[in-house]
Amino acid sequence: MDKEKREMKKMQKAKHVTFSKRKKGIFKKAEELSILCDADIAIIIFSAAGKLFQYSSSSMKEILERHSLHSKNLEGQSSSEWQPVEGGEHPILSKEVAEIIGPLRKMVGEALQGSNKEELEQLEKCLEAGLRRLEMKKAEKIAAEIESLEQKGRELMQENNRLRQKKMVLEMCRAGKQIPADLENIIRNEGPSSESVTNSGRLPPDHESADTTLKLGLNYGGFTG
Amino acid sequence: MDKEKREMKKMQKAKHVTFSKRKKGIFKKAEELSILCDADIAIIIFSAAGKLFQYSSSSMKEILERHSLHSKNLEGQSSSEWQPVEGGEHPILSKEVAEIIGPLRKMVGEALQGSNKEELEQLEKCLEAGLRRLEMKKAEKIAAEIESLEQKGRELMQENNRLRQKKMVLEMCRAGKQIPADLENIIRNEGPSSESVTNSGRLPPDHESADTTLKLGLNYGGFTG
DNA sequence: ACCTATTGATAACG
DNA sequence: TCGTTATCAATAGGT
Repeated sequence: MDKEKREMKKMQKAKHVTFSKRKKGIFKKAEELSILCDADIAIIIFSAAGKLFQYSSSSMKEILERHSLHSKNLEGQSSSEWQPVEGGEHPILSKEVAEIIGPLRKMVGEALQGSNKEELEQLEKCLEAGLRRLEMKKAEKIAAEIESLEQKGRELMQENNRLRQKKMVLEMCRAGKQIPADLENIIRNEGPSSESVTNSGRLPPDHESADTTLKLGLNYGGFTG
Repeated sequence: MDKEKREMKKMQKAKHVTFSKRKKGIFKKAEELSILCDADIAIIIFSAAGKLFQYSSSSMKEILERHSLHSKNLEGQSSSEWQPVEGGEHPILSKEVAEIIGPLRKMVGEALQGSNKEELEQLEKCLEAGLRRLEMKKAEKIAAEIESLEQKGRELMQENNRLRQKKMVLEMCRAGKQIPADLENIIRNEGPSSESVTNSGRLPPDHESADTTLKLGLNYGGFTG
């Protein structure tokens, strides 16, 4: 019946109006609170269609940075560990694809009721946004993995170079030569090269490791877009 | 006057109470909106004292990630203004995402003519397949890159272990001890340490390197499917 | 977009 | 922080 279709449209329009009104209301309340109580507020709203609305009493960017500062305290960093970032993520496809396909089914179902141009275009936009989110998530994970691998590579290279130096010195020793006093520290120094070891001109600066580090610093931009 | 002091305290308390109540009110409104209109909402509030309060209808982290995606292309938000941010209409799509979105538009266009159930379901299936293909392609690339990095890591580690062993032997030499004949080859041997070195009780077994080498044999199957 | 009835938010106080 | 209440703003529904 046309009657039913009209009813559906009415309902959807009402829903949209409600969203709009209430969103406006919340933003207003936020503005009031920020002025009345001298607070800093940021609000991010994604509508059901995936559209972004936002309010911020000052700079959104600043507030988000401040927020990440506060929330970063709970994160632990296990550097120098060779473990992959996520222990076991077997179905790399399923989880995130499901996040898109699930809502997709729902939306297709809804679109079947009153399939008009607006709804289909909405669907399209939503999918686009979903894909982008998926891309983003993946890119982040992979960037983390690769960063971890690169870091480890750098550390290994440094270690390697230290060992090479020690080896050289020790081989000199074995050959019966005198070890210059200012090279002794190279042998004794076991810790990671956190602080700059003063190579007073006699040993060449670690060009090799620098070069290798550069080689390891590959450009992975191709994966992010 | 005591009168004034008491007034001040009263005012401050009232202000604090107001902040608390209104914050609660906004969070409530946000929850209502998220449920009523199926929206995704995040609110971040810093009180005048700098304390952080936050609400999110789902995962704060996810919402912020999603937001950063949208706002990546839009800069210069005027503060104290709320305006709909046009969700990424024409930002850079990765090549592969474009490969999906393009046909999607076409299909949506077609579906607009005779929008029936079958066509929409077809659309859905096509998208699902497209997503999986995209995942596959990406996974392949990434697996190759990571394999390359891993290989590099393994090589570095092997080199590292050889250097460690040499270092140990050379340090013994430097300490004036006799070098057992069966360890001489370690110093001369420049190739990979293929065979197990018998540490006849005198040298501690290189547990560290062995362990690290094992850690290098990571399982990245997650990226290949 | 505007109007109105009604509900819900909140300021003031304890 | 919580409970109560008078007041007034937010909003649903209709035009």
